[in-house]
Amino acid sequence: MSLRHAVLAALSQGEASGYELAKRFDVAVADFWSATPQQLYRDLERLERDGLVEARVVEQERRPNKRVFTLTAAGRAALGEFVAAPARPAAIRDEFLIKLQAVDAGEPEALIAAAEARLARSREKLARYEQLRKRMGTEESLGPSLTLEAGILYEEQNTRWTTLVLQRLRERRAASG
Amino acid sequence: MSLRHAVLAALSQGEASGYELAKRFDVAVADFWSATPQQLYRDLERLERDGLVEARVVEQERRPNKRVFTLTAAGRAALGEFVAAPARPAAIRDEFLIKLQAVDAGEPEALIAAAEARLARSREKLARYEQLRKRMGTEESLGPSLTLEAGILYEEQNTRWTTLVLQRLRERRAASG
DNA sequence: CCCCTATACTCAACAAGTTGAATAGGTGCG
DNA sequence: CGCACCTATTCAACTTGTTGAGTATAGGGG
Repeated sequence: MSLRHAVLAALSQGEASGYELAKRFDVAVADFWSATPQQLYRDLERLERDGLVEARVVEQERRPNKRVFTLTAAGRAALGEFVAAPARPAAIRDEFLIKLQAVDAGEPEALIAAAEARLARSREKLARYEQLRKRMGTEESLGPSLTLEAGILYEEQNTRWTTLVLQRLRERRAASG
Repeated sequence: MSLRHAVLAALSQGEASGYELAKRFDVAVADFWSATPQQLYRDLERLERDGLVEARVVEQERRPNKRVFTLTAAGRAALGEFVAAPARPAAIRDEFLIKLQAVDAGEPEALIAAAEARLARSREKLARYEQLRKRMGTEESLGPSLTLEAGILYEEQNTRWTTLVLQRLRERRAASG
């Protein structure tokens, strides 16, 4: 929907190449907006065409050259407009919840495994986030520290909930097995 | 991505027409999967074509007739397969977080309003969820009660976080105003 | 009586997101 | 010395999701 704006916001934190953005969107930002590299490259092209970002080729010695993108004045203005406009409500797409909704129609075995995987993933994410928080320090910019906090709180809540789910699923298995 | 499966899961809780599903997807399920009516009608057609759901026309007296959909045996089987397959990680699309990420590039005024709106919306959702929980009773099926719980915990965490954000934004405004 | 809202759906066009493959040099490991 | 993985990007085809309009009947309010 507005990956374009997510890209602008990311670039407002400093210049980056498509590849670097792809990694950021895979790790730090992944929690509130996700994107594949292809999508990023495509949108960067469009943003460049529309004059919202500028590219500059950086020659590198031991690896392929890269194109580093920066916000233009127009880009900064567009970002400002976007920030001022009303936000559309958050959308969550969580397959696990669909599976869980249908648990009565099947056996809980597979879901127990899925819940365990989810728990493990949440904990990994939390660990990464905590490291990021340490690296950021206390004097960091407001936006990134608050969005990071959102990620941390979300995953903490998620681990608690998933633990509850596991418990219920195991009870169910014990009762019906 | 797999709205089809979300529809199958919804129908596993009982038959429904496209219109009824559209309302469910707007309210109860909205928290972990969203869909517009158009998408539902389109996917229901596809599911019917593939033999996973069956339609039956219900004649109504004081309103248009409706087509009520039920899972077929094949549909139940497909749902079972889906539940057993590994779930892809949850994806969140939250515009507010993008805006917040870019707060340093603009003035916090608009974001304060957005945060207040978000808080209000969260509280409305919570109120609706709590009512749903009461209506469900304790003997309800496992899946729906756990997904509802997920929605409640998510919104509770969200209100706490948004309150923190508001506080920080107001400090920022006071400092720079 | 007209307008608004609700039920119940359909059609068409478009925007956004996903998947898979291809290219091409460099680094590290055994 | 070959194989796998990392950087860095592009192309093409596809599936999903969004937006807006249009159809038809019924009930309620001023």
